[in-house]
Amino acid sequence: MAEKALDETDRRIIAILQVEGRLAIQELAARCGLSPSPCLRRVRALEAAGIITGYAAVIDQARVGLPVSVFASVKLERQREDALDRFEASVARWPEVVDCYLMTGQRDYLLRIVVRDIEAYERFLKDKLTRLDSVASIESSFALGQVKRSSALPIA
Amino acid sequence: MAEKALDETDRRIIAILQVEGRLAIQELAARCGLSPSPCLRRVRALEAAGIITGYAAVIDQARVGLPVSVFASVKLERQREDALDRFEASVARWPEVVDCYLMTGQRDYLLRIVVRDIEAYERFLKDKLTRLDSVASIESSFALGQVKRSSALPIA
DNA sequence: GTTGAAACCTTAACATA
DNA sequence: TATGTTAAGGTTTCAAC
Repeated sequence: MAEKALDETDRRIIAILQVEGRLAIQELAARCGLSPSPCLRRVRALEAAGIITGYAAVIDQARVGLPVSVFASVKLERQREDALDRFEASVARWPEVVDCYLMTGQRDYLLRIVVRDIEAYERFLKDKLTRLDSVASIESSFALGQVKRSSALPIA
Repeated sequence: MAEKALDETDRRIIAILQVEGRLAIQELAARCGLSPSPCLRRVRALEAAGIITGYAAVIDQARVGLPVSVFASVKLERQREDALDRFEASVARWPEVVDCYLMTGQRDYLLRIVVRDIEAYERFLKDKLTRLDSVASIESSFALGQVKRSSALPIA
């Protein structure tokens, strides 16, 4: 989790690539006032440092038949000491779970689950989430729509 | 929000590009059992159809000095009819708000706000969110860490 | 879906500050 | 430590089939 010193140019590169991840290095270089070589070297360095962890096509959930996001707030039982690791391993394995955050307040996780419809969510609950015996409680909230999903962190 | 008919190859392309968004078309084509031309045409068609909405470098929040995610559950006042639009417009403008979902149960939004530290969050609350007079209540939950943030929807 | 050719991009070596 | 220039090799793109 170390934080590396980033200069203006690095931040510029990140800001641009967060929004235009497939931009050619030449064009990226031009927009940063660099020639392509140092620009490419910086991008590779950012990748190597684990700051840029990858590149992703951004997909419209609804248009691929997955309009429903469900937020599940999950509380784990206090008794089981290895429960957190096992819970996290399961979550990592389940493709429906798109985001998972460990929250303050002891054993709480917030998940975002992406599914085709409510029925698919019920199946996910029944076949997967409630099967973990470390789970003490689950509270589900349904999203009607995505108002904003930014690929850009507020770097600047 | 129309859903277009996607064949196996389209889904394959999406699945790959969600994880390797900068993959060369040649390589993508090879993995889909296509030659580059039709593969590129399909990618362009997915972009034109609004299924692929863009490409993004995936950034490690913590390593760029933004370790804190806050989930804010916001309830709007019932009286103001134009409140939703104005709220959504504000949210779109604020870079700290990275995700925003409209939730079931009348006037509820769930926001994810990304900041440097708790102080920055307090500043966001004080200077921005609580300034909107349509906001009836805000409940904040803090994330200690990201267990999973997948760039891949469960397409398959 | 295929081929092929032109245009364009990436990248490493080496020079420079 | 950082960038700039060059040139070879690879990739993208599009028209014609």
